[in-house]
Formats: sequence, C-alpha cells, structure tokens
Amino acid sequence: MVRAPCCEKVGLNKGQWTPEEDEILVSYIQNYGHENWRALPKEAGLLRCGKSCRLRWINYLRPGIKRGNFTKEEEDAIISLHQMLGNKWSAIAMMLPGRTDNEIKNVWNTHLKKRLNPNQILPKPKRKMQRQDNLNSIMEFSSASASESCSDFSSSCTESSNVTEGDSNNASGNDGSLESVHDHGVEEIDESFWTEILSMNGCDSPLMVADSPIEEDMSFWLRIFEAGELEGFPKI
DNA sequence: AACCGGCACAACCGCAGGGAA
DNA sequence: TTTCCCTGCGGTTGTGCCGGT
Repeated sequence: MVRAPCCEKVGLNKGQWTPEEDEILVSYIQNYGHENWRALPKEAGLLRCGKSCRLRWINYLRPGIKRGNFTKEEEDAIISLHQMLGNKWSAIAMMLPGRTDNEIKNVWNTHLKKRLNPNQILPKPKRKMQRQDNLNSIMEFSSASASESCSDFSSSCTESSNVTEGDSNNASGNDGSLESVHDHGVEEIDESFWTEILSMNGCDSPLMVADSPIEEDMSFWLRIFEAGELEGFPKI
C-alpha cells in the first residue's frame, strides 16, 4: 500500500520552532482545538507539517508539561518501568504525569542507560508489538499491584491508563474543544485522578495533590519494585 | 582564543494501528 | 473485505551548549 505523504513538504519550515510559531500554534489550539492535525497548520497559517505541530504541542507547548531536571524518584521510576516495559516510552510516560515520552526517551538514552550494566538492557522490542500490549502490560502490572497493599491505588492507576489513552483519543476525537486539553489539562486531570484515589483509599494524610502527587507516585512504584512485590519482575 | 568532543534536547522520519469510507 | 487517511509511537538525527585541551 502506498502511503500518502504526511504533508506537502515543499515550502514548509523545518527545524527549531520560533516563538512566533509557538504563539500561533498555541493561540489556534486555544481557540479551535486540534481536531485535525493535518489540517491545523494550514488553517492556523503555519508553514509546518501537521505532525510537527502535534509534536511541538505535545512535547513542549501543552499545558501541564513539567520542565526541568528529573528528580531522583522519577529517574528510578523510569529505570524500573523500563525493566518491565522496555522501550515503551509512551507507556512509561503515562506513569509520570507531566513528562513526555520524548523527554523520557532522551533522559534514558543520555544517561539513565549508562547506569545499568549492558546485559541488563532489554533487547529492542519488535515494532510489531501491538500498542494494546502496552496497556495490557500496565493493566497486568496494576492488577498485580492491586493484590497487594495498595489495591485501590493500583486499580486507580489502571483507570489512569485508560484515562490517558482516552485523552489521547479525545485529542483527535470528540468535540474538538480545547477545553478538555487546556482547561482540564494534564495537571488537572491528574489532580482529579489523585483526589479520587485519596477519597477511595480514605487516606487521612493529604498527599499534596495540588503541589506534587508525583513524588508520592514515585515512592509508591519504588516501594513496589524494591520490595520485589511484582511476581515475575526483577527486584531492584 | 580557538578548536574539539561529548552531552542534552528538540525535532524529524518512517512505520504500524485503528477507524472510516 | 479492502483501501485510504490520520494519529501515535519509537528510533534516529540535527544542533546548540559546555567543558577540556
């Protein structure tokens, strides 16, 4: 099957995005959403490929993106998740709110990989691996965790995976309104997610939902990993 | 000061999955 | 069922920065 090119390559800008381009993209998405990435740059007046716009938005301009250095907890979580999932950066990113798959991939390739012995690095997964497998891995992982002490928490994480997946669908699907992305951006989704978890668990200690649930998230995963509580997964 | 190599990060490329026609 | 289109993902590349010489 011959695939159509993703866009008209001729005359399109490549390379670094300028602040002006960023502003145009953000402004357009705020007003009209991103129902159709392919059509977006033309309608917004950007000389960019739709894929480029999508990548720029997801990895850099989207609300809720955490910039800056990774914390030790985040790095440890990436290592642990990578041991389970391999190079499933999107799946790993699901577990690290505010971090993008590209960012995680970069961090891994630049320095986290070096922390491990070469024989610990998983072989590259087959590209044929279906995307659903990512979710299944997380689902299974969450289910396994659910049998342990933090069952409600983990099952909520399963929901989180679904929510995230659903969110990505929303990005190209539903009403095209930016509201779900912008007004209820990543941080806010996670916020409600964590709030829900707390209410479900009946936790008495406020988990700093507004500040950073991520550290607690990391701590949870680390506890699971370090305790070797996951059957079939190597203990750290 | 100039050069060089390594590093970090942003962005691109090509493929695969999923849905619509 | 097949074909086509769009989106998302993972691998790779390009580029700027920084430290060492």
